Amino acid sequence: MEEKNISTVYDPQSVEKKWYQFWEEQQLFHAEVEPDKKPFSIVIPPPNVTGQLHMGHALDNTLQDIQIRWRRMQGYNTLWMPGTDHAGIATQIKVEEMLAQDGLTRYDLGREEFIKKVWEWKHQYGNRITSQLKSLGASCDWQRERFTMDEGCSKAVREVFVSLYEQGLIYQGNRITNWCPRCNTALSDIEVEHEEKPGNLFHVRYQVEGSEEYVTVATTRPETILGDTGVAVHPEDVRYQHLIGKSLILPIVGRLLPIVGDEYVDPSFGTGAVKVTPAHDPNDFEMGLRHQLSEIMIMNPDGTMADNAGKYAGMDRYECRKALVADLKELGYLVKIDEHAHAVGHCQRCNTVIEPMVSKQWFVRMEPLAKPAIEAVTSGSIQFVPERFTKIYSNWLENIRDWCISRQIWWGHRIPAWYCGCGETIVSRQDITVCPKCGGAVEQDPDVLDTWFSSALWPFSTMGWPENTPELKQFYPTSVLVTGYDIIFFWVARMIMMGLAFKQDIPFKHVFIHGLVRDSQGRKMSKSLGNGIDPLEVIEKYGADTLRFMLITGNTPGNDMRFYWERVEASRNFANKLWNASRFVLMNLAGFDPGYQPAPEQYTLADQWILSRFTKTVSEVTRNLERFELGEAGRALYEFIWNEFCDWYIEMAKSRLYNKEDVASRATAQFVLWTVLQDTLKLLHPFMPYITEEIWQHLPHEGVSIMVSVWPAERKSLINAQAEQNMNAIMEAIKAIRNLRAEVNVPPGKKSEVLLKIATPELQAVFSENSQYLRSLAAAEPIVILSAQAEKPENAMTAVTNGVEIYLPLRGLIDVEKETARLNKEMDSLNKELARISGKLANPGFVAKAPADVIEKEQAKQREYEEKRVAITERLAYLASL
RNA sequence: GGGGUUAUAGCUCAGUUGGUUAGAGCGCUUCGUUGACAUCGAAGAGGUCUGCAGUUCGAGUCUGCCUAACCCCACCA
Repeated sequence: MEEKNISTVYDPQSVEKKWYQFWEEQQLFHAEVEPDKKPFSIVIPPPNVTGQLHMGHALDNTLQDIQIRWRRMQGYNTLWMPGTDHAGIATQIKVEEMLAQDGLTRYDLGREEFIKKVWEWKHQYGNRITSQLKSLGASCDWQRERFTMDEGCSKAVREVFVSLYEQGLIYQGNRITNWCPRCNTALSDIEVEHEEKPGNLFHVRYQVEGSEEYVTVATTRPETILGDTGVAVHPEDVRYQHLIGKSLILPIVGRLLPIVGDEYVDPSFGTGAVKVTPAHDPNDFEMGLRHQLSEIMIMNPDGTMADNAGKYAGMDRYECRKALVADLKELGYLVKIDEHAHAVGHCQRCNTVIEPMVSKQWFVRMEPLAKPAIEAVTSGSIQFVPERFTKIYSNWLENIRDWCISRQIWWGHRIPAWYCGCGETIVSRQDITVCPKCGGAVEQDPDVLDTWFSSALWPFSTMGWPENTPELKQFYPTSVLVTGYDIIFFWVARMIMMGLAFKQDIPFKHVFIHGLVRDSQGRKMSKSLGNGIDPLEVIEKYGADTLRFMLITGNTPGNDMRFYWERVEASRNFANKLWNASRFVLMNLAGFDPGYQPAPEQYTLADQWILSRFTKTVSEVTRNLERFELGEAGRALYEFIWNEFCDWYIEMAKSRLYNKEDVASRATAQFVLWTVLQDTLKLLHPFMPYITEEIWQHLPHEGVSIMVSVWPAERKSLINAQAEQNMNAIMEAIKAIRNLRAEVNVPPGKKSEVLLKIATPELQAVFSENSQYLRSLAAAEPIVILSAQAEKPENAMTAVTNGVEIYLPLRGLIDVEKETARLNKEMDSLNKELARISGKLANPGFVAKAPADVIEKEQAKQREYEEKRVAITERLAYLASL
């Protein structure tokens, strides 16, 4: 910072790039394994390679960077492992969209060519998100950057898959799964989003074979009638009991459907009779198994009707629904159509309505993995912050179902299973070409793994597992995982399961959960609403520091927050305030010797006060960082910097700085300004890395960067309760004088006489020694200090603070009416307070049970207020006598 | 059907081992270009902390219930 011609407005544009580059060049982000040092490590939640930085990333990574920078300054060997996720379906969709512009599909290219295209795409655009993270200020160890499909991660994936298979925890089976007709792939249960939508309940009657009797069933998806292979009723339902064992004739199709009794059926819902379509409904699938009903697939993977659908074959599923209902109606089978709201599953990626379908897929048996994962959290080895997420997590794991991990897409980790014509299936760590059993040619399973399979291994795959690397030794388990509550199931739970299964240890000690950043109306930011705010736009206009500070203040762990430009501006103003305070210090550091150490007696009251306040701020910031209350830590810094350092200390230091005669006093003021500013910058650095570096670099100091300076220690010896109390008395008096002056419209520049009637000699001394502050900050001139016994001045405005009566004499007559009203108002609130306190002190229970210091505090307050009341009462009497 | 979160000043939010005259930012009112800052300074107005009950000497803070909003989970056709 140049001392001259420096802008009064902080310009982030001109400094941010410079310092990020500097940090990278100095390799300050890089962590080497140093077994003797205490580790602190975080693995980044890998953003999708296709991704663009959004507010959620900005928040998530700010929270991580704050902890990383703080721990680094505390001397930990600090690793922030960065990387990106290959994001199977999302990326594939992106590249397919690109192909579609040329009128091509992935099938036109073929698998190999397509994958090549995706890699090309990755190389071209995959760095976008990481460069955006850099502009946020993220101090990741970029030399270690990983990708879920790089060689090492792929090796880990292969090892885990084969190992789980060998343990019998991965199996292949024909099961009913969620199928997305648009993505043309199976999905896991949690990739399906349920949305309650108004729909219809169609009642259709089926004739009993060889009888005129009918049974009416209800369905929300009439097209599945074509796949019915049975009808179920409750075994004890007297309405239908006699029919169990008989058959119904399926309308239009004519197929005979056995009537079975099954406890699953709720007799009180609908008609009490349920059509069973084992191939297209998960419950029906189970019932089908119990009663050996056949599975008839009537739909194709793309959502059109299959050949089994007879005359409806080839129709789209909804077209078929319409046509079939029309036919049923015409033929007299349709009984009625009710309105019926029900939850419809949608594909998380493309929002297409999911079809439950039977297909051959790979699954992970979850129960054996889930048990230890629950234990790790309930035992406290892993702690969620906030704690309430523990319950959400455990509930999910307790009811977990097997995880469908195969996807019928091309971009991802290909399943390491090979099939031979001889019927052999080989799951192998190495790629194979021939069958070990018959020597015949084998073909690899065409499917790839769910993206979250590789993400689950991220904490150890990025550190070189399955090798036993020094990185794993030092940095695993990681210290904390920072993420949003929306991916606890997708990612957090699975990492814990895999960590315990393959590293025999938890992947992280804390899970720090944050909420969503919403728009100013509380809506989710989304592309379709167009209400998203681009963090890069904020960074461009206001700087990364401002964005970071805005994101972490005014929001508490685990809760959502709203984005307001007004709040961005408030943060910007704070940065600017700091900038100008620093400019002031630098402008007044001329001639200062950083080696200067003031003798203790040279410290003024203001010096002692600010050093004491600063020390408490160190404790507060550190304590809150430890508790993951980053917002509270930020707030403490904001208040210290603005309300104490700027509003008071700098103002009080001015007279000493401008007086070049008193060399020692000036040097002491410089020393205190310098040391407090420098250490405050350190405390603020994790939150606002750029501006603090920029300012720090202009201050005299040792070391290359504030980034690797030492976190301020809590120097308890600097805490000075007496100085704080005395300083408070001075500040109270200043505020009271300003108030009186404002009350009677004394022009700001005009000096006015002030008389202070002070109760004790000690306090009298404090005020006479520090009267210059009243002069400079309250324009009090002259100041007359009166003893407790002195006569009260006449014709003056009155205020009473703790132990001090303040009189502002007026040249003309005071406005008796106005002044009386003002003092009466003051008296009212005083009386109310006193009533409350004396009520409390008169309460035997309070005196008997409250802790001594609380009682003392109340008593002191009572004395203080009583004194005030006496002074004001006297004043009111005087006013009345006029 | 289960589970959770939130309810504090006009707006957005802090307030974490129960004891302050309940705070901040923005907005509002009145002043203010004195050598850091108008992205600023000074003074001020504004709250029965959703409601009810309980525990306690003492509740914004703990417990229960009510109301309202939001969210997650769940295979009722």
